Amino acid sequence: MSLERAEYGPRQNPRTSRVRQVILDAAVDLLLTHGAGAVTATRVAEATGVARTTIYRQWPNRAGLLLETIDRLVTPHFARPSSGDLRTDVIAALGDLRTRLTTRQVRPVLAALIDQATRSDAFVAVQRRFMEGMIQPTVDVLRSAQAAGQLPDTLDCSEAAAVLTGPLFHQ
Amino acid sequence: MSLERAEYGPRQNPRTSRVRQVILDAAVDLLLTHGAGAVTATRVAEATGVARTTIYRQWPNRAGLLLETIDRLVTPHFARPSSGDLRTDVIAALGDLRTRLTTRQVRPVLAALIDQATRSDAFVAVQRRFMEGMIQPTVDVLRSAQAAGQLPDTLDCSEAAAVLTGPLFHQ
DNA sequence: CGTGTTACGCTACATATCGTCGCTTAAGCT
DNA sequence: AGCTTAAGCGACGATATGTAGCGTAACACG
Repeated sequence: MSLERAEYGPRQNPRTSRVRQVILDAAVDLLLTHGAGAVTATRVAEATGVARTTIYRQWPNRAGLLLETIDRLVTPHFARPSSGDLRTDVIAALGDLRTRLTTRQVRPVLAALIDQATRSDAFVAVQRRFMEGMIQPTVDVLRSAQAAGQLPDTLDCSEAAAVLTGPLFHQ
Repeated sequence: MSLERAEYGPRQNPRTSRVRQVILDAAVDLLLTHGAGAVTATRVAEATGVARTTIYRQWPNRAGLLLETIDRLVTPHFARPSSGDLRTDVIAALGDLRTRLTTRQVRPVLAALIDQATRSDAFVAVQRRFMEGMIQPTVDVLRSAQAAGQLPDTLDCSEAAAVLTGPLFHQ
């Protein structure tokens, strides 16, 4: 079953965009404060004043809304300017990751992704993007060091980044 | 709110023990095959033939049942016999962990723990035991190597084990 | 600016789950 | 054999899901 109903054509009623925005904002809030189980049409409707049927008009079901809600939270990362020193950059990248992980924001998202991705391909894709967003800065640091000849060309930067970031996921 | 109602006194109606066992077996099955969301009084009752009210008589709510269900899955680990060689033992321990992570269907358990532990201390405790059970074999290997003088006494074995096992959790 | 379309709000409905209550009956203790 | 305890059963109120139809206001377009 497809979880998205929205056509991403350029044309969309401005009122619809507004309402969608309001709904997703509230859904994000509910997800972060009360977990994925709280992202429900009824609760979002209560929180926003939007009619419940409007939510079902935009998303086919609860999972669809949750998917797009999480999708909103998977933001592209912003790379730090490189200091030129490999060690410094790696430490900075891992520090950033630690900050992101310890921010309360990640837990509910991670829980929902691990749970849903077992049964929905759409969530698998989002989960992959989420994970990549987490370790990408570290990968980038390694890649540029590799390009500068500071690391052997044989090194698999993704693998290495996984080794470096892995321990942080223990919390 | 307490999630456990059972008194662990030695005395318990044998019928009650039987019924509890049947319920928990079905709950484990539902958790592993359909995720934490499927561990519900209604579904367990359907699967077992036990009356729904009986489940609520034994556990105060859905979360209580889920807690004990997961608790059952957090089994103590069995240490391998040491080969004497540090490198061999570490590789063996990590191999065991990899096997557990890929075969024991830890995904639903992990998802449920991450989700519930945000709001319930009881789940926090189970989560800690779960994680410890995962990395304990590796810690043990390092400890015994430390005792044998193969590793410096200054090494924090827990930290080191986290570093070693961390990457495996990326799947 | 006026007119036609679209999408929202509202009400209602059928279904499902949760958690609780009270009653009846059968298992198990002594 | 009698007494206690716990399971089975049916019902209830509250809440969530997903669907349908209708009136009306926002919007698009000539």
